[in-house]
Amino acid sequence: MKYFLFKSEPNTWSWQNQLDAKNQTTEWDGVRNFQANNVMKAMKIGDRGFFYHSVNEKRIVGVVEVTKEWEVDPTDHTGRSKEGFGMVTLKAVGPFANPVTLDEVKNEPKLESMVLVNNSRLSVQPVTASEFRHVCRLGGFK
DNA sequence: GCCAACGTTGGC
DNA sequence: GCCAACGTTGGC
Repeated sequence: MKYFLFKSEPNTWSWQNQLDAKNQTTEWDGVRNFQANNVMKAMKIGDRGFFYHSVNEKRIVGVVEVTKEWEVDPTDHTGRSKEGFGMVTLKAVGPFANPVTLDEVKNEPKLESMVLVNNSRLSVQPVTASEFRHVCRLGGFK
């Protein structure tokens, strides 16, 4: 199983929106970045990821699971990508008891190589298994 | 709210 | 195919 991190601006699409969605499931569309698109292509059903609130909050608030693998995003009309940018489908798994802030991640030596620290602009990121376990422990997620 | 950094685009 | 310019994002 592989692990990821999904960034979202809470005033555009928040963790609460995810919980309120039908079956707590949504299509992660709107990605218009080649790197992020490639990260999503690597996802398999059952893979898990963090849900990260960017901008004001800058903290990891919960865990989601991939329930449908990469497919062409019907909302993409940019024509920039030959096959089209894509999306995956995500379902909420559960919230962090203690959301983990960006500062906590930066201050934790074990997490210093996280993409969140080194390539913070990427909106969909890979996370290693050890990073995933460690952040879950910090967040009080079982 | 400004500015630096990055990804992307378009001109040559 | 390089590189300058642009738009967007994130840090402070």
